[in-house]
Amino acid sequence: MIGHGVMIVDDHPVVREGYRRLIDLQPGLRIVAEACDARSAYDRFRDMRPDIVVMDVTLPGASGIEAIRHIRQYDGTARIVVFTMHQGSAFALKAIEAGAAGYVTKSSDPDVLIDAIAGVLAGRRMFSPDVIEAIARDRIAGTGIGLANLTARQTEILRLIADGWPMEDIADTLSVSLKTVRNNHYQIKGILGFETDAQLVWFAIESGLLNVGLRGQGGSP
Amino acid sequence: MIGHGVMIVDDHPVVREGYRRLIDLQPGLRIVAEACDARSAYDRFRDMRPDIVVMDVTLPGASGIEAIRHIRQYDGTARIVVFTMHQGSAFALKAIEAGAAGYVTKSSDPDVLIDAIAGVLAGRRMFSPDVIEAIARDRIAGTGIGLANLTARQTEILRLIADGWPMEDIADTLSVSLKTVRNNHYQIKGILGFETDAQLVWFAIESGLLNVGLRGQGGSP
DNA sequence: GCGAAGGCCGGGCAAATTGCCCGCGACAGG
DNA sequence: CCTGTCGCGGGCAATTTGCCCGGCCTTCGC
Repeated sequence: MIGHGVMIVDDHPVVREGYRRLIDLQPGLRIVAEACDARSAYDRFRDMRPDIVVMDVTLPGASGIEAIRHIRQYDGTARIVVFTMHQGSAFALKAIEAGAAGYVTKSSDPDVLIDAIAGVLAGRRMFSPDVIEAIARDRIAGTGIGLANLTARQTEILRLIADGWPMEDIADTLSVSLKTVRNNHYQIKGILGFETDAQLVWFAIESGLLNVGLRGQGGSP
Repeated sequence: MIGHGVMIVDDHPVVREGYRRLIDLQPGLRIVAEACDARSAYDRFRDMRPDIVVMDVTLPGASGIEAIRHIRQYDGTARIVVFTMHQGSAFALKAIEAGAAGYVTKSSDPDVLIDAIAGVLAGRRMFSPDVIEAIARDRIAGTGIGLANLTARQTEILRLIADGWPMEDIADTLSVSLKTVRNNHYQIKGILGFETDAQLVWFAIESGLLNVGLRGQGGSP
């Protein structure tokens, strides 16, 4: 076997060197393309047609989730392994839903990534143990914690709250009474089982409602 | 010259491979130690006495800033280069204040890191251009928003709040009155110029106080 | 040695927000 | 037609916040 072509996508050069070290030296694998953001990931995928893509999902600009969706839309058979530092289940579920065939956290042992690549190339779906556990735990603990339990309106309001907007501004932009927003705020916390606003922010981040690094309005850019 | 011993500290194995690829193959440098958290970083430093330490500052458990301080306390001549993904100025200032001699972001070109290492070994202080720019920009724009404006206590409390802990629990774990925590909370918002807790969370994330994907306690009890 | 400055801790109190429960109209499905 | 759910918002007590205050320390400079 000549070997499978791997494309790596990560915005940190040094991390790409890490992939290279692990993957390129692996018999049967060779790196044929690199990309540092969602846009170029898609472009390079079309150019190089790698057998498998290993990518981080937190990229500058469009989210990696978008990139997955985009690539899968172009080629429904594309095999993509997500390799990221996020170990929340929500992120993994988003990635899977977008079409990722594997999901490995960066805190995993390097072998886990290699295994996942091999498994996915063999047609299986591969997830690192910590992700499996996170998903299972959430599902068990779950009275069903998740975005799915919120109505559209609640989701919208959650996003605005988590983005840092004061209640009054939210009421304003949605053209509803302040009271309504407050009631929603209260109910959202109840449904999700949270106590503080900070928890809401984390939930919004982990569920992909908001992404780190690119927000509506921020303090320091 | 036989070459300088380098210690690398990062919690992601693959990233450590990236360092290795870059540093170990560099003539005049060789990696003599590795660590994956603040505690072992300190221990290994004492054991191996590397000429220079290259470390990420977002580590599980104690912050990397603590590790820097700790190492510098043990050996005031220790040369430490911070190599991290956080490009906010506030975090860089904290690291510098703690005794780091260099600060390079992971989005920099790999050469920048090598240059920084060489420069620091030569006794200079080295900061990557984007950090310099961020610091300068914040200083100019500066009402002075930044971690640097918070006292240790305030920073600590900010971290707990942003992590999602209810005030009462914070007061409890810090063994201070609830009133004190509330006052701090209020003052922090004033100093940073924020209105909502959600903004505090984002600030904490952007300044590297907290990182996405690995938090103190989860949402689901 | 001493005063100034600033961090940390908390009291107090009015004003604002929240927790919680209520009802209303609209709209979907049985 | 009746029931369930959603979006909307009133009301009110209880809690939390905004804001100002003073008391201890430690550090620093004179």
